[in-house]
Amino acid sequence: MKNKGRAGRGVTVHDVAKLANVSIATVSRVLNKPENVNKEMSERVLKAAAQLGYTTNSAGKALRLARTRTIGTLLPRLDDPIFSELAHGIQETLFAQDYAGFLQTSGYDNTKIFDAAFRLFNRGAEGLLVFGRVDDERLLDFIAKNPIPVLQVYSYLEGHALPSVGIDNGRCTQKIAELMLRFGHRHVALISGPTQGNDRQQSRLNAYESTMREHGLETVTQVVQPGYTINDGGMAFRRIMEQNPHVTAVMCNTDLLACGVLSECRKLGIDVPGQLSVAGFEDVSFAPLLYQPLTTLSVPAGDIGRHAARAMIANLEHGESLTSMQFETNLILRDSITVAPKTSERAA
Amino acid sequence: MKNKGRAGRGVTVHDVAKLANVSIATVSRVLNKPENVNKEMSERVLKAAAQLGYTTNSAGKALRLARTRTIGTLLPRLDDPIFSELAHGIQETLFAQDYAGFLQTSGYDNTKIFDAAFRLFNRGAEGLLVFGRVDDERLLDFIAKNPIPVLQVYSYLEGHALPSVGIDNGRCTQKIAELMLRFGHRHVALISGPTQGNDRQQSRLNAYESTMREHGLETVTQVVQPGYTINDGGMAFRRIMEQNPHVTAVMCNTDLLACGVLSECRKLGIDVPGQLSVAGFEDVSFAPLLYQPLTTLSVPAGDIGRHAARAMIANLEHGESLTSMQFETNLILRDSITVAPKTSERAA
DNA sequence: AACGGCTGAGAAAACGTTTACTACAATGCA
DNA sequence: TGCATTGTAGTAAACGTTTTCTCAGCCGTT
Repeated sequence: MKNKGRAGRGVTVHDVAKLANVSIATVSRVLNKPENVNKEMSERVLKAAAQLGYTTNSAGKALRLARTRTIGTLLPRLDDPIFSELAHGIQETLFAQDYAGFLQTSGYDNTKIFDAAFRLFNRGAEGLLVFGRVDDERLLDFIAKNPIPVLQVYSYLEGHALPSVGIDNGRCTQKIAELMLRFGHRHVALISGPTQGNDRQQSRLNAYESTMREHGLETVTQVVQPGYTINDGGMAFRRIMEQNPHVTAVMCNTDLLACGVLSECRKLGIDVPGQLSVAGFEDVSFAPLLYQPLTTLSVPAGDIGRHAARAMIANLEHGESLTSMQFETNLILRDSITVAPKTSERAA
Repeated sequence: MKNKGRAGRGVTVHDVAKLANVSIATVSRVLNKPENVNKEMSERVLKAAAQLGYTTNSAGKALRLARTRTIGTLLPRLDDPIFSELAHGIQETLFAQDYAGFLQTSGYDNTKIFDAAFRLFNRGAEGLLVFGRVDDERLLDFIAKNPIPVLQVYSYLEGHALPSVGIDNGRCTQKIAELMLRFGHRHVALISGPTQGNDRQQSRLNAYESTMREHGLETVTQVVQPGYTINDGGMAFRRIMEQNPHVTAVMCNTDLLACGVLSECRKLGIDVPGQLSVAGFEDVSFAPLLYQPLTTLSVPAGDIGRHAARAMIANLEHGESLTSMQFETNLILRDSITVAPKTSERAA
């Protein structure tokens, strides 16, 4: 009847105490507040603990202390540079501060995010870092009812009930769009990933459309379905070429989509940037190495992750409130864009 | 004196029981074994729980059950496609099986790996997935003394005390080397990442050297320091060109290093594959999109991760022992390699 | 009507910690 | 010598669960 769970594993403070001939209180003190205990006794306890291979039981400790030193992170995926760079920044910081980090991927399926968050909470996460905007009603409700700090990361979201740390997606896209316009392009298309439950894609799409409208220009938009893959980008581009052959510039909402466009251009013999200018979003590591080095926008994902983790820990340990913060991005000008070709001016 | 830790948060089974006018045992039963409890009472309890916003306390539960349903993963980094693909496979599987996953990055610094593993263990991880070969003495010792299942992932390691699931790095490199030889290359160089504490790089390096020796050919090896970056690859290649200009083929131990080589070739005006054949290792997503589509070796990292997670869960739940398993890899032939140029034969 | 079995709920113990409180010995001081 | 003070270790309670054991009540059978 003893040792219900994982039998065997079970050397506790009691065992150590017995071997060292002290009380369990002393064992605990030796381990946590050594300054309050006699040196000779301390050594005896330490020796006994080592001999028995004692390791403190996490559940007992967590129960007593009501602390777990654990933070959960929610991401759509992990196998995409932008997520993993952010995650890396988070983990790095947590590790340095003696925290452990849950990482949960829930895909882009919004029905899963609540389950994912709930699970982390249920496993003892003391705070949650959520990628992008929290839209799910159940989750918002849950957060409101439970005193668990939540920070949105990657997107900077003004006016949201929850604090956020990251970039202003709309402003970024506007920067790219204005660059295209400054280069004289008048027929600029956009390829976006699915906007469903993805605030990044939504904001970028909206910013593109409003910028174009502001300048009295037509919009040519392709929203890929269902994925965010290189292939999707290529297919979307092909549709654009079929339906709007006068387009002279293509903006892509991710570098991966831009890869697809470049790859397709190569196949079709379209000269980049001579006939077509292409821009991405993210500045993944290989952007400069593509067939045509890609003009894009660099996002300090690692910095965002580090900052978010630090802020969360400060909140947990010193009650500092979580505040929103906007991160700057940089346009990275490479060879994939240039001035609009003359033919386009004629067409316009 | 009550509510020591995070004040406020603290609706327990007792509160629910009081409101529903039942005992705490009944509350627990309703939540865990609803079939053993009267329907009307069940409803009453559920309503009370919902009204109070009850969520079960993870520490209490873990303490009582001696289970956490949590698995830890140890990786060098996260911001590299090969790691994140693997991690994604693991997380995906854990999520589906109602497990939570710790993810801890410890860099390539071997002194950190013990701390990282120990921390996860101390936070309640029931099993550990460790990337690559476990070399650290302290960690091996710890594993031997504690009944915690550990599985090495990514590398398949024959003869190691711990089970492993992954690829045979040596055999993979041999495949690539033999391909180069079949194409007639006689002066084949290798660019490797740091081998210190990295069994993948070590095995690949060894396999390269032994294959060359077997065929009576010279070896030209560059081990980059300190990193694994694109830049490192380029610099290593430049050194090779300075010291061994007669080399006609370069094998790289990672795709990223190969990127550096390609990029350098472009700068130097070296024709790939006309003057130089280049191969990578990993088949990252953008390998086909580079300036010259890269010949490489595809590693089913996601599959490995999924398999490892499943195996670990099977061990935890049904005591199935962890067994090693080798995964197959595929040579991916793209345009970056071709037959050795004639000039080389003269030189040889 | 008496009895046995069954259903369902409560009481209480246990999981492994940490720590407030208590107790005791040793020391310093008058 | 007597008393206050300090240092150090032990006792016991509490953290929130789950589950065994017990028992009350009910139904059906003889």
